[in-house]
Amino acid sequence: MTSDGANEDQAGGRARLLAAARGELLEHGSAGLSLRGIARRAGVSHAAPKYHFGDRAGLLTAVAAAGFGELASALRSATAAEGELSLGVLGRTYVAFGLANRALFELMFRPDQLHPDDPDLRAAQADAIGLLSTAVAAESGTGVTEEAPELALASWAFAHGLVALVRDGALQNVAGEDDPALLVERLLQVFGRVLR
Amino acid sequence: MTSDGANEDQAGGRARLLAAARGELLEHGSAGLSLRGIARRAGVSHAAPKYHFGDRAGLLTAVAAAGFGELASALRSATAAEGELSLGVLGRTYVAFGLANRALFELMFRPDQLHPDDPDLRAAQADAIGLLSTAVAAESGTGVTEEAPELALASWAFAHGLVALVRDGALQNVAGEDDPALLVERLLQVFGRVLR
DNA sequence: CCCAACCACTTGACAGTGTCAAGTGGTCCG
DNA sequence: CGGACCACTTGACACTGTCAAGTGGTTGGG
Repeated sequence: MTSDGANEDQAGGRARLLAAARGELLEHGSAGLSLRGIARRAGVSHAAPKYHFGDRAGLLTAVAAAGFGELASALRSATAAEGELSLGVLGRTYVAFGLANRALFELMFRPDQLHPDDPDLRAAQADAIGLLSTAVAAESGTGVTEEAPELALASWAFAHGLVALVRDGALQNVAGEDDPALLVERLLQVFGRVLR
Repeated sequence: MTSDGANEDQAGGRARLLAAARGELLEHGSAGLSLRGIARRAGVSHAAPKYHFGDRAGLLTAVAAAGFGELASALRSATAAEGELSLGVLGRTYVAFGLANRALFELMFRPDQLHPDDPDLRAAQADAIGLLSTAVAAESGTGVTEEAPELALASWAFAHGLVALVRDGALQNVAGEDDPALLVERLLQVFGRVLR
C-alpha cells in the first residue's frame, strides 16, 4: 500500500507499537512514557497496546527484552572486532551502550515497570550477561582462577554503576565539570589497571 | 511563633507530608507513588502538597535531600565507630544504606523526578559524596597518590552499581545465589582485595 | 453461497493522577 | 474593626491505564 509515511516502518501493529515506544523513550525519557502517547505515535487507537501486550508492563517488557538483545549483539560484535575477548573491551562496550541508550538501559533494569519473570526477558538478559561471565572466565584463566565469577560480577557492578552515575548526572556534579566521556574513559582505565 | 526551629509533637503539614511520603515510599516503592496517596496518608487534602512543595518534583526533591542527609550521617557515624576512616567501611555502609532504603535510594538518583538543581538537594548530595572522596584521599596517602580521585570515583561507581544490581534483582538472576547479602559481602571483599 | 469463527483492532466508559484557580477559616497587627 | 497573611480546601481540567463491548475484514467449512 501507500507506504510513504514519514514515520515508522509499515509493519504489523505490534511492531509499529514497539518502534513507537523506542521513539518515545528516546524523546521523552523513561519517565514520561505513556501508552496513549505511544499509540498516538504508532497511529493506532489508545487501546491497541492493551490488545497486543496485555498491559503497560507487557509492552515495556517487550521493549526491554529487545534492548537486552541489542546489548548482547553489541557485546558480541565488539569482541569479534577485537579478535580477542577482553574484559576491557566488554566493559567499554557495556558502558557505551548504556550511555548511548540511556532511557532504554534504565528501563531494562526496572523490574517494577516490567514483568520481571517473562521468559523472553529472562532469556535475553541471561544471554547478554552470560557473555560477561564467560569473558572473565577466559581472561583470568591465566591468573587468579579461584574467584573468577566474583571478579566478573564485580566488574559488571562497576560498569553498571558507572552508567548509572553518569546518566543521572551524579558524577558530573561531584567530579570536575569536564567532558563526561573523558571521565568515563579515565575511570575505565583506572579500574582495568587495578585489576591486573 | 513560640516554638523554635525543630518540632516533634503535632507536626506541621509540611513535615507530616514528608513523613507520609517516606511511608508510601517504603510500602509501595518509588514507582507507585502518588501525591494524592501521600496527602491521604498525611490526612490533608489532595492539593496540600502543591501548596507546600509547588509540584510533585518539589516534594520528591525534599524527600531526596533528606535521604542524602541520612546517608551522610550514616557514613559519618560508621567511620566514627571504626575510629579510622577506611574505604572498605565506607563502601559497606553505602551499600547497606542503599539496600536498606531501596526506594529512597533509587529516588535520590532520579533527576527526572526531582528538581536536580535545587540548592538543598545539591548541598546534601555534595556533603554525602564528599565524604567518600576525602576518605580515599586519606587512604591512598600512603600509596598510589597520583590517581586518588579516580579511585574514589571508581569505588563509588562499584558500590553504586552493586546496590542497583541487587536492588533490581539482576545479580540474583545471574548468580545462582540464594542470599544476596552474602553475595554482596563476597563482592565487596573481592573489590577491596583487588585494590591494594 | 452463506454463515460462523477468528483477528486486529476501535469506541466509549471508568477510576485515578498532577496541576491550577478560586474560596475558606484562622491568627496576627495596627 | 479591618485588613493582611497563612495554611490550607474545594472543585475543575486534561491526562493516564484498564476494561467491556462493538466493528470490519478475512478465512474456512457445510
